[in-house]
Amino acid sequence: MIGQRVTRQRVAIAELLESVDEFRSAQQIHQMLQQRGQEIGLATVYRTLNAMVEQGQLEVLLQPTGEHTYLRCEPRGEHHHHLVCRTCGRTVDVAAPELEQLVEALAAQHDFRDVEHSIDFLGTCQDCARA
Amino acid sequence: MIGQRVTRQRVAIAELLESVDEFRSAQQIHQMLQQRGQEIGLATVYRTLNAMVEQGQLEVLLQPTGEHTYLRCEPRGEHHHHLVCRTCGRTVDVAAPELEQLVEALAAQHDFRDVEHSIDFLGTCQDCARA
DNA sequence: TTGGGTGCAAATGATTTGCAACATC
DNA sequence: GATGTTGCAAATCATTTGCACCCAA
Repeated sequence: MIGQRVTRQRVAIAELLESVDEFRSAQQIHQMLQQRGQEIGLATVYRTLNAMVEQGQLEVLLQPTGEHTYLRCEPRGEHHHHLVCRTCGRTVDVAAPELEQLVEALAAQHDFRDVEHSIDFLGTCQDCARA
Repeated sequence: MIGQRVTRQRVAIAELLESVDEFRSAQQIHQMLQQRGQEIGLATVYRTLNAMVEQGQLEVLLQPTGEHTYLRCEPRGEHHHHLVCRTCGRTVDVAAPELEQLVEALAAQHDFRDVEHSIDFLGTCQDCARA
């Protein structure tokens, strides 16, 4: 659960996120909620999104502009990366054990510890390439 | 060259960046310049930094806060990644051909084209781990 | 001379926060 | 009824931009 209390706004945000498969910004999410007739303050959207990230329910992707975008974590919750389409925003999960091993090895080579990485790729998906 | 004209402020910024080995924000760079007695407007720092990035003289790293940080490109200019120390900011260049191949393969597997990636790792360097 | 460059202050945009009103448990 | 939540507006923060003035070429 998000916090302690189940409110109309948290339910609305959680439900909306269930149906979204692309990384979206807080502003976009707020806007989508309004279009669905859900009146929710922007501040509440930010607060809820942050809480969900802290509880591992959402992943964050930083856009080149510095804007934060969010996507629900896959239920399986395994460590993985994303292929994001620069045109339509479609996101594909990618699990690559070799990649993890490589990162480990590189870090060790340079005596770095507790290395984190959040690797995401930006490309053009098949559908958008055709268009 | 940065633009067309060589000004006191551009020289100061370029010289400062020569001596820096960690990713630094525009604000930090501005502050460092002031401490060196260089009076330069913040706006000019931003404008110059952006111009240098566009001309491939600097690399950009987005901090988790969404803040942009800059570091001069290695002269060799080859594609590579960074290991950044979360404590001291020290940055180590890492070239990993295997990593590039892996990325290519993953993208192809999912029919994504023109895939870009900017992979940076955050860890604790040997010196900071000891302290 | 002259157009690019600079500084400053105002404008932007995203995100956070203070606080009183409010709803859930 | 107590405490966590919300909404709104104000406050932050990083970054950009308008514009009059300035300087390198």
